[in-house]
Amino acid sequence: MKLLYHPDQADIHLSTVLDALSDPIRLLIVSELHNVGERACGDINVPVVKSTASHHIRTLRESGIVNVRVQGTQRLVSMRTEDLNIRFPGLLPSILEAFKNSEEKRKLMNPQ
Amino acid sequence: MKLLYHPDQADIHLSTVLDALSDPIRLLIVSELHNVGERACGDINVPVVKSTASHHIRTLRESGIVNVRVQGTQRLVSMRTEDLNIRFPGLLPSILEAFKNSEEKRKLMNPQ
DNA sequence: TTCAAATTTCGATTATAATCGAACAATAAA
DNA sequence: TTTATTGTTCGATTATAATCGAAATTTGAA
Repeated sequence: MKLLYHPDQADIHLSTVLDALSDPIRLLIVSELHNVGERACGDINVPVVKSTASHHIRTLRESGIVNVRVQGTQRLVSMRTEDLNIRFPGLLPSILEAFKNSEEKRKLMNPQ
Repeated sequence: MKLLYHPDQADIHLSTVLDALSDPIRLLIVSELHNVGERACGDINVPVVKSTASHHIRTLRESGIVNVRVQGTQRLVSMRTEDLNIRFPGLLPSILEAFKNSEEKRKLMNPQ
């Protein structure tokens, strides 16, 4: 059983979080997790191969944005909403709202 | 007279803004501009050489975060607060507030 | 027209990151 | 114990970015 690194709430840093959320694919993952709650890695709908998705989920986990727990062969991913709201009040809601109507989202959902 | 590119309000994109603000030096610049209003490039207090500062200011300008106007030999830089608040309500205030007590700020102001 | 001040651009270096496919690892089920 | 499922790691490629010092540019002043 592998143990997965998650930073403590106090070790979640602003620039790291902003960097993690500056990637459209990761914004899409965060948006989906926010809407549906917990999801297995493979059930998150993203337009990249699984190894790339794995990399993005790791980035989100190591920056403190998501929690990952192991259940059988699956990894269940969920937002660390509470920790983020305590650490950076208002940040996540404003980003989620902005992403809803963003060109980033449109482009990812309407592949040419 | 050189003309400086500034994106229209509608062309300011979320991921670009988050990426621009994920750099601690640029967070410091934005924080200072927010506090003091307009500033000449050279009067912005940052722990990097002028060519690097120039690069960061350009990144902020091209992402739509700051406005730069020419006055004599100086370039006066200021926040596009209004445009950002319309485009991404609540985003900038939450980032500025988070930066105030951040480790990023502490490290930049307390050089070892 | 020459000089000084403010800032940008250029070239080089170093580092980091997104992406993919293939191989690997862990677990559950047959 | 073999097999299928789920996800990670590895290696390679390609791209982007932060940084600096030196040279160039722009403008105002002497």
